Amino acid sequence: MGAAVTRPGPRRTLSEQAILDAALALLAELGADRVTIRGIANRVGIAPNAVYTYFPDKAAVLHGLAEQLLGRVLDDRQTDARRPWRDRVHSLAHDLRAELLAHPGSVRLLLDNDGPNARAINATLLSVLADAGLDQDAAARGAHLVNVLILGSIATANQAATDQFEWSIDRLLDGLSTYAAR
Amino acid sequence: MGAAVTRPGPRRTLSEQAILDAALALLAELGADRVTIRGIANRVGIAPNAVYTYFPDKAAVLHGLAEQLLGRVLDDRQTDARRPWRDRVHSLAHDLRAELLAHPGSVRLLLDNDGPNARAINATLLSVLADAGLDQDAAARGAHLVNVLILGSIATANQAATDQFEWSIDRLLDGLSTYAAR
DNA sequence: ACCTGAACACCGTTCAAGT
DNA sequence: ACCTGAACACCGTTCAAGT
Repeated sequence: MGAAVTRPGPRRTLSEQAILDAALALLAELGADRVTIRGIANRVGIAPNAVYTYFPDKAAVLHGLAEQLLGRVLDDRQTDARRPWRDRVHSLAHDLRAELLAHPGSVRLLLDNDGPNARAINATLLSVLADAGLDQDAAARGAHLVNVLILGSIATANQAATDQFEWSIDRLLDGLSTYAAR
Repeated sequence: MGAAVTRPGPRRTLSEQAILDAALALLAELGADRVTIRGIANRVGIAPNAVYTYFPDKAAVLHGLAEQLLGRVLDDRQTDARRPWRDRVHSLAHDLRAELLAHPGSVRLLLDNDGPNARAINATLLSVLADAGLDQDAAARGAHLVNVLILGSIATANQAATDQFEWSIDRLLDGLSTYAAR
């Protein structure tokens, strides 16, 4: 009975995306601190160090994972310029919040992320705030502020307090409106 | 030459505070993810598992560490009711920000903290916002919102952008003022 | 109660080798 | 290029034992 040892060598069944899918599944099922290189490798059926064939290190995997999450957020409801600007911010905030709440601990994955999807969301916010009457500089500061509020609210929320969240967004938008009308 | 082995037994030279002092030193020198049980133990000169004589687990050490940080923030400039309420919020925000920037990665230590010092800061914010004309419910939501903004701003700041920070605080306070005057 | 050494069950990452 | 096994340098935590 020759041992059925899995021998080294290419399998061609895996891809960068397969790694990220496994990482996303671990994130949804177990939370951010259980997204490990070894856990991902185990889930896709390779040795832990084989992950380094696809990504240079764990930080790169987490960066890709953050981009996966952000890619699910943007849609017509935020980009349609005919809708009222406050509605568009509320829609973006709601969708981002829903995505983050579905993935425990995912907030910190987004904090240092600056990939294409992060930029797309920021660009959308910039155009919304321009519609609100803010100049370029104020729109940039305002977009950052909205991001901070969304990420911070979820990170510090003891319970899933939707009311508090909506109220906070409205106070912030009032502050930006006041600035636009200065 | 009898081996100078350190034998087990009480030393009576250590305390809970000595552990926290070591943790704070590691935090300031190396950042939050280098605050380890083994690193603390090494710094105070005991075996890693001896730390568990003083704290039940690492989470308890980090909780104590967060309280240490918060204990340095509050002073007269925030609690003096004769000062304008906006100045008092700016002062609190500035001090908290300075404390967090001096300790890399410390923001996440505060996110799930709810000790005496955290409550004291929240109580101060509540009374400031009451002075601003907010009712009890709005003051509670507003205090949470200010906390979120401070912690979030520091967590997401790419550079040490003091201007952006001050601007954000002012937009937020404008929003709260608008609500108070409704 | 306070401490030690040894161990357990994990990490991320590197290295040498096989296909 | 893609993969394996073994190893290295870490973690937090538990257990049995010594004072």
